[in-house]
Amino acid sequence: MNQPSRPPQKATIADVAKAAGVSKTTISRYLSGDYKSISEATLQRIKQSVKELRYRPSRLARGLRQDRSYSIGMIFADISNPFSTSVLKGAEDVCTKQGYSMIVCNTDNDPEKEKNYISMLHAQRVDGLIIHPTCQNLENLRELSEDQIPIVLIDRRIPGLKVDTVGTDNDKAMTEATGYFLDQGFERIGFFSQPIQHVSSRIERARTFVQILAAAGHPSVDDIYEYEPRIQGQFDEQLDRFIAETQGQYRMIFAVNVVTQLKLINALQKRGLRIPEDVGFAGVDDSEWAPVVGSGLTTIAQPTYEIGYKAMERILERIAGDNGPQQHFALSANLITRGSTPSRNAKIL
Amino acid sequence: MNQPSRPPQKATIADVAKAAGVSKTTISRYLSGDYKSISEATLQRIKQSVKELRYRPSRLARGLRQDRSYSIGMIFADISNPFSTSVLKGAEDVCTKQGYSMIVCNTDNDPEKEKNYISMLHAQRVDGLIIHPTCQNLENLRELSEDQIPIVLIDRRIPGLKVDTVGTDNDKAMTEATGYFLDQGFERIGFFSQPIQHVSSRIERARTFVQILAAAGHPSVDDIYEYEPRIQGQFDEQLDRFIAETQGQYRMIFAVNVVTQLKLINALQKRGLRIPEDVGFAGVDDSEWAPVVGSGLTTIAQPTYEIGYKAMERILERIAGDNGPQQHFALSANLITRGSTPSRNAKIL
DNA sequence: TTGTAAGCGTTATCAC
DNA sequence: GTGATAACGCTTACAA
Repeated sequence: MNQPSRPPQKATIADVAKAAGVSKTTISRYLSGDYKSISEATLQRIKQSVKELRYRPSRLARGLRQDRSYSIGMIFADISNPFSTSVLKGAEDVCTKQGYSMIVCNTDNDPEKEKNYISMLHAQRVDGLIIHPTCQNLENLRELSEDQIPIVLIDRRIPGLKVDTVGTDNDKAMTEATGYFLDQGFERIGFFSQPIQHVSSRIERARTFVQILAAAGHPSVDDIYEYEPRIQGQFDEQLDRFIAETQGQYRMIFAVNVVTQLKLINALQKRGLRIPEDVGFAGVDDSEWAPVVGSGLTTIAQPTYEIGYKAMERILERIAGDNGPQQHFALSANLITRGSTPSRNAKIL
Repeated sequence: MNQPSRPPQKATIADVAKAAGVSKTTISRYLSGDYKSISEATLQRIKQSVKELRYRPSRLARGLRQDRSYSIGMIFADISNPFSTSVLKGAEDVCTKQGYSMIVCNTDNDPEKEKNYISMLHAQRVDGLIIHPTCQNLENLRELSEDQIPIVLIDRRIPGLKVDTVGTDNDKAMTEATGYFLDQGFERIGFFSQPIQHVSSRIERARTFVQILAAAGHPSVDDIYEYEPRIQGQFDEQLDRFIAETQGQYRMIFAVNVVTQLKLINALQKRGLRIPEDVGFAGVDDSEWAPVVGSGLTTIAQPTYEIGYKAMERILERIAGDNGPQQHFALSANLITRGSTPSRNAKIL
């Protein structure tokens, strides 16, 4: 058999029409799946020609004509964070099934980069936008949403911005977790976090943590440690303070997210403090390595995949014309208890 | 001040032209940065109008006209793998600077999904493609490259496919690492990997490992353990075999990648085997948690960010018209020694 | 069941 | 310096 000679140029709808002996309209009907208005014979010829010419309709042209790009922009504050990857995966599974593609951006928590990406995705005419926001571009986001581009925020909400949001049910998760820590008999619990203000998920976690402790009359209501990663030494200073203050007490440290977890574990190790012998440990975000650090880390497993899945579903609903009021979807997390938060009684026995 | 009234529809180049009192051509010149053929006065009016109308040129229209989309497709075999994320970041940093955007896909190592994505990105008229391939779609990739779409493969090469590739210099990395293991005095080294055949990076790692051992007359030339994750129990069986066979010897386990690392560490822990007291450990891919597992894991840190960076640079060179012969770029890895591979002498002393 | 023709928002060519 | 006009590859009334 001889090789079918390769078409010199990318085939267009006109080429296929010509090859099949029909008009472009008919090909277009075929492409849109409108088979019932095409005769069987024609259909066969079209299929044949499409295959022979290796025809792939241009999404660009279609997008231009229909004023939609069949793509969704995704902007992450930190793509290295496994949280982001998992969300991405969930989003993709929905996206692909519906014939959309994802344009992925990473802002490194830089509002300036975020602004540029928003602008670029706007130019790209994305049909929707899923954002893990830096929370410092209210105006740009507001403009977009006024331009009728559906937006879903994940993890973090922005007050005053009328868009759908999807995240973890932090109140519920922290209520459960904090209760568990109390049950385990911890006398002091240090809550470590990057700057809390403006980041709704951190606010929720810290607030519920304090509420539960306050209700129990627990002394750690003031053990909130905020560090700004860019301020040299601040983190170490705070950790040292907590360690010194709680000397001799049955204590643990809680990390607001996975980045803080790693910072803490490294710092504890450097100080020669063992988990859980010298200090208990827990934090938000489960990971593949949480089970293998020491005797395992107790974590709050956020429903990351589900967050991505739901966010994309919501975007597509909006694109499909849903004009209902904006909603917040709070998905349930899972408390996974491991060796890093042993019961005080067990220790005593 | 009263709000500037929001344009009822997205502004087009025609709207801007009208507002500025010039032709579309002039606006287009402005957009392409051809300032020197525009008078200063006109330029000012254009800038003004663009701002007022919040005009964003449609990349779709531009793409259609120029037959390029200014986007690069990225297909990952496993986006959850930190390797992918880091590559993504490197690629993005280049991409963004040049005004391109990335369409990100994840195949979960499924050749069928890969095929669909290739087809979709083709339809999207991506200007180039960076692929971490499943290595089972030779034909589709060949078609693409024949269609003159630049492709760069990362990590894995596919024999017979004439495209650029970027990856780790596995020979050099494994030469160094294996030599180090020998220096540390390990009597047996188990090399654990998913199926090696067809995956060039695994082939290179295993081959060099064996070569170095053979040259040293070391008994572990046969300690290559291949497991197929989908075969229930195979992995555990192989691990048990190695453990039993090497009882009493100074031994270690080497993981071909980060997935295998986690599998092994979990399995060792479950068996109550300590690292490094009962068995030494090392593996390809450094991670944020490698320093905190036990007394730290010895790893080979692949230049992941650089791989992404280089791959994207290469794609853009190709797009810019480079027609040179296809090349392979082997970037240097870094051996990071930690507590999991102690010297035998140190132990004896 | 099929076709004609207009138009989506740009850029490229050519002319002034 | 500036502009008219014709594409680019598709979809969509509207006809037939």
